[in-house]
Amino acid sequence: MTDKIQNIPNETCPAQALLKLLSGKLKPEIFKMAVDNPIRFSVLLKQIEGANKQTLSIALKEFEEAGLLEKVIIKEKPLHIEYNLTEKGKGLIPIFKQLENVL
Amino acid sequence: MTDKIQNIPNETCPAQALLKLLSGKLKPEIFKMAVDNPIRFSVLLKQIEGANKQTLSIALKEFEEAGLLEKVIIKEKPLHIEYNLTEKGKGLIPIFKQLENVL
DNA sequence: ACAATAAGTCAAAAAAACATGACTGATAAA
DNA sequence: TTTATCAGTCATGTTTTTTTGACTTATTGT
Repeated sequence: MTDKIQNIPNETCPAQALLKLLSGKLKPEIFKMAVDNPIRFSVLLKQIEGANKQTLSIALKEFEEAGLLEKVIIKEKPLHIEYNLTEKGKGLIPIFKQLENVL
Repeated sequence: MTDKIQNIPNETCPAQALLKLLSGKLKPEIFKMAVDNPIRFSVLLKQIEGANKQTLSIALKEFEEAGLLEKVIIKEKPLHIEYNLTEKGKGLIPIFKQLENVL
């Protein structure tokens, strides 16, 4: 089964689905940070100016549902949760890279 | 927990600027239609489901300000206004094309 | 034991985005 | 002349998103 980002009936094209997914106050910044490192809730909350836990929580959940991030429970010493880019998420990196050149 | 705390240069990177520009209820659809043909206010209003003149008007203005669309007054026969993709706007097409493959 | 941190949830309030309907001014058609 | 279309603006509502702050459960640090 080809995994699509979302199956919204009226949503014809994938580009639109992606735009919708990445629109929201914190979403682009979250994605950008996830490209560099695995991210953590508390770190995002501190580092992204204007972030608040509710919005953050929803954004992470939506990225997870879309299959761009995966939640990982790290069971070692300081037991915590990380969100990592999935392969699908990584697939978007070259597109954003290319975008920098065009604009 | 050795968290690399990097400074967030919360100046918008171009990708973020584009995402912001294209987020809004009608924007992706408007852009998509503009890729195919010059677009007109009244046509968009009829063709895009859920469009209303206020939102449409603001969207077109923002695209214009961003340099993706240009407003052209057609002085011939049935005197009207068109919005055309600029060169900058056209530069985005291959990126969206590429996106369809990745998702 | 006590306080602090992590990763949240929930309800309510505030802010931002969007929709509605009345109106404008210019052109064109009946 | 009256009517209609085009491309909007404006003031006002409604809806959606975002923010706030109190609360939770589990783990860690002192």
